[in-house]
Amino acid sequence: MYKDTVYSAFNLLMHYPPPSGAGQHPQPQPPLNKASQPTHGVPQLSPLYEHFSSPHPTPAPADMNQKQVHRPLQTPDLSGFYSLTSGSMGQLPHTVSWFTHPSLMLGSGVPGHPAAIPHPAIVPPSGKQELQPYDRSLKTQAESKAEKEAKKPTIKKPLNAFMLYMKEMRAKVIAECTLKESAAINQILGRRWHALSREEQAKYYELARKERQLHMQLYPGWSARDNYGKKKRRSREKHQESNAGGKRNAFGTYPEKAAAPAPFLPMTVL
DNA sequence: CCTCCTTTGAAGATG
DNA sequence: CATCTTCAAAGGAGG
Repeated sequence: MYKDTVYSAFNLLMHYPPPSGAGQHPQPQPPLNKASQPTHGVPQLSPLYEHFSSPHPTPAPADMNQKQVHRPLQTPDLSGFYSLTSGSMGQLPHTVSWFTHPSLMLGSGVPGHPAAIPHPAIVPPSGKQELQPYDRSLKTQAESKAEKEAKKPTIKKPLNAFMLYMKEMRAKVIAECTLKESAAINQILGRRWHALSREEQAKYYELARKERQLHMQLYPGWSARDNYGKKKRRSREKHQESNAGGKRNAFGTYPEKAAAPAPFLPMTVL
């Protein structure tokens, strides 16, 4: 019943003329202080993504219009870390939304801070945050070497505006649809991001700007170069036209085949 | 276990 | 200087 409704709505969308780029969406260029436009400003959309480009962009979430609410960004998995009093960050600009950004939470990266709670942004090179480097009692030479590296935990990049937005909205989107795959969720989030008004996006750009500032204060010597190339590098010809590889996309479909079954998505999600 | 997928934006690398 | 690449998050999927 409900499913049928949604599916017919989906079919309706399928036959809608594509919005052809921005359409009547708010301008894709939000940036307040953006120095330069991203070179990949017009991402290639997967067919499904295209189909979901509804002419009725998702209305901005209600709670974002009430700006006086200013609820902290929701990071469910990290909520425990955020129960700090602002006093513990006294020397830092407390206007900064440090609670949104793992690397802004106290931990081993904060010089002289007594708290020992390791925060998610500072992870041992293994990538496992739960790992306690000092569990073992005996140290071989190789181990001391590894320990050395463990003592030099990876400091992650500060989150940009969109990442902050994703962190806040992901749970909401997951709750509204049956999907859990991040790749699919991220497509929706990207769609929603573009549907946001300038003011709504500005909130996140400002947040990101402050977090970068705070990140600089916390880790003065840090550079994005530190993590550059640390992850597995992806194949060279990715972002451009890559689809030639015949790889599945987030919906488990194959982009160039285009006849993939539609995922079940409530329209409210998009 | 590791990498990909997918998104945007920031920043490093490259030509 | 313009362009390209990588990495931030996230979790299912596939090798």
